[in-house]
Amino acid sequence: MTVPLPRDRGTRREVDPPKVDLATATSISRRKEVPTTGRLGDMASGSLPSRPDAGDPDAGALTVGAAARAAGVTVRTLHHWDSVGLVRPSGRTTSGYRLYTPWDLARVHRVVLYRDLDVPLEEIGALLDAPEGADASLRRQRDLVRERLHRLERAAGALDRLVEARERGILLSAEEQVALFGESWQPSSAVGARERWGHTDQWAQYAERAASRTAAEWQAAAAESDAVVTALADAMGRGVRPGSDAADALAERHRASLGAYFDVTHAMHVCVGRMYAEDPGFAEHHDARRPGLTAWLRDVIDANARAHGVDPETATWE
Amino acid sequence: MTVPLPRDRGTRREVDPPKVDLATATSISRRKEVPTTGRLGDMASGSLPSRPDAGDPDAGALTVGAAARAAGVTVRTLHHWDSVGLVRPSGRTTSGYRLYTPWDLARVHRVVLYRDLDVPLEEIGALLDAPEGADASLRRQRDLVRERLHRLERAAGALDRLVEARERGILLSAEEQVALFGESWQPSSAVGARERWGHTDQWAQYAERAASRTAAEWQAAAAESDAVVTALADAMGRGVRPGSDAADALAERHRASLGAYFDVTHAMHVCVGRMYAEDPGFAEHHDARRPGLTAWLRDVIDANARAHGVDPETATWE
DNA sequence: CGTGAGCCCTCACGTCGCGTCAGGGTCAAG
DNA sequence: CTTGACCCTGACGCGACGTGAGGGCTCACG
Repeated sequence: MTVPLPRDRGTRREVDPPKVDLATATSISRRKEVPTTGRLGDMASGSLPSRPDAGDPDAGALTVGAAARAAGVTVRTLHHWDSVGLVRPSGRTTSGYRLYTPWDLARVHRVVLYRDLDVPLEEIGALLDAPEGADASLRRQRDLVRERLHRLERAAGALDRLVEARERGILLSAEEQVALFGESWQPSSAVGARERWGHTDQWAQYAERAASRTAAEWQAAAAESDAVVTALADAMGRGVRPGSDAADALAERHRASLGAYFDVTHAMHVCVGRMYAEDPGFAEHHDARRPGLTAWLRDVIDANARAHGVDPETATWE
Repeated sequence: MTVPLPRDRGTRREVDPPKVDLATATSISRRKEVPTTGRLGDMASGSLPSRPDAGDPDAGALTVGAAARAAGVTVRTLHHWDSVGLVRPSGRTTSGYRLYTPWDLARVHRVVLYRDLDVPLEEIGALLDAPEGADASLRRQRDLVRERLHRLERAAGALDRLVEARERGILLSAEEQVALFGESWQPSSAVGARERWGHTDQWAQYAERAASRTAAEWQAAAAESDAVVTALADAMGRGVRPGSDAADALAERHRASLGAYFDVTHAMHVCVGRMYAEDPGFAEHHDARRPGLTAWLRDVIDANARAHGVDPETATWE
């Protein structure tokens, strides 16, 4: 016989409600789909031992299956929540069946609510059992969800554009792009930029553009990048001064060439200039064309930014 | 020495890209927070064996740590993705260090995108590698994203409301409510309703209201529910006919009392009436007050709905 | 009254996407 | 030549269940 004692199921099989604190994160998890289709006699009233309905506290209680369907979760989930002490049905039949009262079910629903917001079970327990102090946790969760929402919105936008790009039929695989393209080129700057400032938006743009450009377009963009550097080196050699019209024009051309990878504001341009100047790798790349080019370029960019109303001293990426 | 062969690391340690299809779900998962703070010499150019920069195909490649920071994931994650074949760095140093090229990194970014949308890794692989049919899967993914966005939005809304409710400070735990309140009451109707029609929105409303009502309010609501049934039984006893003004008034009062748990339209009200009539549990509950009350109430509700322009024969929950 | 369908129970092991050591190599700087 | 910040490969752990296996309870039907 397997009938567990109706009293004293207190022998814990798994964890107790311990303390928790912080965490951070993202995402939307996949759970088993719960069929919502009705079942037969759910004992919603009168089938198990007790009288059909009355002052009996267990009247109207549901078995796991019924409760699970009612709450849109699986039976296994309720078992799990019972075993970890998150939602313990307040009754059992003589034969050991779990009985969920409306109150239990209300709790189940609250748990589902928070679980869908991806609060860890442990924290949900704390949340439901300790009315005070829950606010902070809730607010944290809300902020998390908000941030998450924004990221998703951008992702959705990116996807839309990707789909569109595909629908227009222009697309080569990354491999094809690579093949046509060699690899000592721009993305490493982008990588450096990301490393230093971590700009998700720009990276998303970059990834999109990388995915939706044809090889020819890539080559054109790369050629332009190269041409710009050549032109810059030339200008520097001709003694063009930062702040002059010629220099500003070149700065704008440089900015536009970066625009092939992501949209670059003047402030961002300034940051890029600084990064070039500070990173030995980039510096070497430019200075190979003409010693001192890196520093000169930085000054050209700064002056151009100023001409566009951006103070290079206070410029930030965002 | 641990140097793995640069060629033929093809000996799979884990899964291959198999076929997959659909799924459903919810939620927002928590992942380890990835510190975004800069590190020292990231070999963004020139540090490992190779020349600083040149026609070398591995120039500008990143080590795991650098790539991880660039993509906002952990090193372990990249290891994992490598081991399951999702993102394999296209190079290794002679000492076995993984080298991520910009192209690898672009792939990592795309993977992150999908992972954030909670696509299982397996599916992501299929998605990114699919030579054709990619359009279809892309579109599917986009739809998926849209759906999840909506869920998230609703989740965020629910959270806002919960936070607000808690901030207003009126709150008792479910247990306190039970203590003040007994358990043979309304939620079981709500349970029945959910069982039969599965109305998530209404349940969310119910959960929220349950979470944001004080004990006094609960008692008032319950008392009103009870009073309504009494009044109904009375009216039936006095021979009030469905469709009469008195009956309609009572129907509206009944509808309003349900409104304490969630908003009930006339169409929904009709459905509730039918459910009462069809479910032995509910029927018994009402008929205990006065035999035949259930059927009479159903008729009263139907008539009232008709009076409000809703055809009870075609009424559906939504 | 037996039988079978459809519930329910408790182990107990499997899965996914990593986190977290442990034990050991590598590399540039001091 | 050490130090410290990296890197490597196992290998085990975890959360939140999924998925049986092996068996008990109840009801409806024959």
